[in-house]
Amino acid sequence: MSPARREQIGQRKTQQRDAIAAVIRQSDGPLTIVEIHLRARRRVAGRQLGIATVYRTVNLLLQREVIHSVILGDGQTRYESAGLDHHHHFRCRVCRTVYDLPGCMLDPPAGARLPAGFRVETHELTLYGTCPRCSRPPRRANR
Amino acid sequence: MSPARREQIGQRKTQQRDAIAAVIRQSDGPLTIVEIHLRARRRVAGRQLGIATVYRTVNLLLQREVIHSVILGDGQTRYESAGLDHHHHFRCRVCRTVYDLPGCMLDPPAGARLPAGFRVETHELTLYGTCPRCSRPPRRANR
DNA sequence: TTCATTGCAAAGTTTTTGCATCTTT
DNA sequence: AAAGATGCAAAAACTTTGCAATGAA
Repeated sequence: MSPARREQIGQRKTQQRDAIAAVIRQSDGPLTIVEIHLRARRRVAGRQLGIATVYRTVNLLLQREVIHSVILGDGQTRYESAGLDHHHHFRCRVCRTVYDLPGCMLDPPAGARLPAGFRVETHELTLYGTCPRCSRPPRRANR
Repeated sequence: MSPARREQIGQRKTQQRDAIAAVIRQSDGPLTIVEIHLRARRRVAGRQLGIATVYRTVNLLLQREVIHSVILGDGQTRYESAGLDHHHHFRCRVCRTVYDLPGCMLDPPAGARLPAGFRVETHELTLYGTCPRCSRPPRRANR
């Protein structure tokens, strides 16, 4: 009888995992899988980094709540450190840049004014519009 | 010379399209493609409804802004009528059901308390937690 | 009768998984 | 040496697209 497969994941420290975790930790905005892959790839010396490992590691970090996923409604899941202060995001409709917005703008602190029985654990708020750079119409043609 | 393919979509009224549009219009929460397919299927009499038609029709309705997509990051895009009053969503962590939450809980009515220069046009808020049904622990084993 | 619409199947994407190999411990 | 981790390729899940057949107008 073959012993059941009882792999314990997340037990070992590897270059790939370190690179992926560091990339997310050091980013100044949430990153997509592809972005994480591209950046982490440059950090592993003398070996490769497959996209499958990125997916596996990101899912591991999610489970451990080292990172959170960020949904911006464009169909691309992004990931950011879980250790950041509570904040929300702003995505510019024009240049697509995502900005972190410090603080929380939820009035009833995520719970009140809800139909009875709903227990809120987390929330995600994203604002969409035009960022300072894209709002300001150029006054002159060349400048 | 063969004439260019110049198909004009959305020109004809069919049972399939009517069924799909009605299902979304009458729902009390955003629906996934599969949910739309299941429900619309029951409404077409004497013919079939392929999943491809659901995708095509949903994309047509999206283009015309008859419906909007709702992305909650669980890998399932959902769709809802564009005509609804402003509202937000709650997704139950346990049963995955998505509920509509009427009204808005944003304190600074979506604009104030932002760094200067950011012009907010829309926003999206999603609450995650446990719904009434899943919060209430069963008092007895059989009931 | 014309040509948009449909279903099916094939092709594209994105994410997950099986497995042999490699590497950490 | 043992068992977790990786890369690759295959599989799974989700969408889109080509095409012949169907059906709305």
